[in-house]
Amino acid sequence: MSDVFKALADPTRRQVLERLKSGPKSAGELAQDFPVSKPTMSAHFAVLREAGLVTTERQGKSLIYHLNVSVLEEALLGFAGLFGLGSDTPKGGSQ
Amino acid sequence: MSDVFKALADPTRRQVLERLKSGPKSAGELAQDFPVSKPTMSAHFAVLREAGLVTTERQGKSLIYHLNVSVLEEALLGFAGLFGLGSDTPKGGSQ
DNA sequence: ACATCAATTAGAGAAATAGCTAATTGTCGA
DNA sequence: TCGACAATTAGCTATTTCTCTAATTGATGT
Repeated sequence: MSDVFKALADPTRRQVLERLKSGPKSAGELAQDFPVSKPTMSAHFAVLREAGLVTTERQGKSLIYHLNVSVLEEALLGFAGLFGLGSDTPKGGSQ
Repeated sequence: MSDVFKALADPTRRQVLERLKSGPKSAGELAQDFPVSKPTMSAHFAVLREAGLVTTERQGKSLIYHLNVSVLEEALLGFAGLFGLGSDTPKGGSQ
C-alpha cells in the first residue's frame, strides 16, 4: 500500500489513471497525451503496474492497460477511513 | 494538491498524521515514536506543513502540531471522487 | 545574563526518481 | 524470413529525497 501512495505521488501517473477511468487504453495511446518520451511513460506504467493500480493485456502488437479501481479504492478510502473520512467506516486497523 | 500526495508518499509522514488524529502533539512527542533523528523528523514536519496537512502553534518551548483534516479530505476524497469512489460525489473538476 | 531545553537550519552523503537517446524484444503481415 | 511497428530495457545524467551529525535559533527559569 505504500507502493500505491508512491505511485500516486507523481502527477503524470495520476493523470494516466484518470485517462484510464473511461476505459482501457494502449500504452501508445496513453503516451500520446503526455509531453514526455515513450520510454519515460513506460517507466511510469511499470510503477503503476507494480503498485497493482493497473493490469495489462496483450492485444496484437499493443499492450492494453486497464485501471484496477479496487486497489485505488482500498488505498484511498482505506487511509481516509483511518481519519473518519469518506464513508462511515469506523476505523480499520492495518497500515 | 500534488504536494499532498507527495507528502503522503512517505510512510513515516502518513504515520505522523495518524498519531495526530488523536489530538495535537509537540514535535518532540511525535519524534519519540519514530526510529529516526529529530532533524529528520523536523524535515518530515516541514513537508507536511508545506502541504497544508498540519498547522503549528507555539506553546512555550514546544511547537505543537495540529492535523488539518480538511486538506487531507479534499485530496483523498477529491481524487477518489474522480473515479466514482467514496461518497456519491458525481465528478469534481480540477486537478 | 546565562544555562538549559525544544526545535530547526546547515552541510553533506547515499539512494531513489524522472527524464532522455539508443538498442532490444516481441508481434504481425507479406 | 524480413520489414515495420509497439513497447520495453539498457545506459546515462540531473534532480530530489531521506538520512545523518553539528551548529544555530528561540524561549524559559534562575
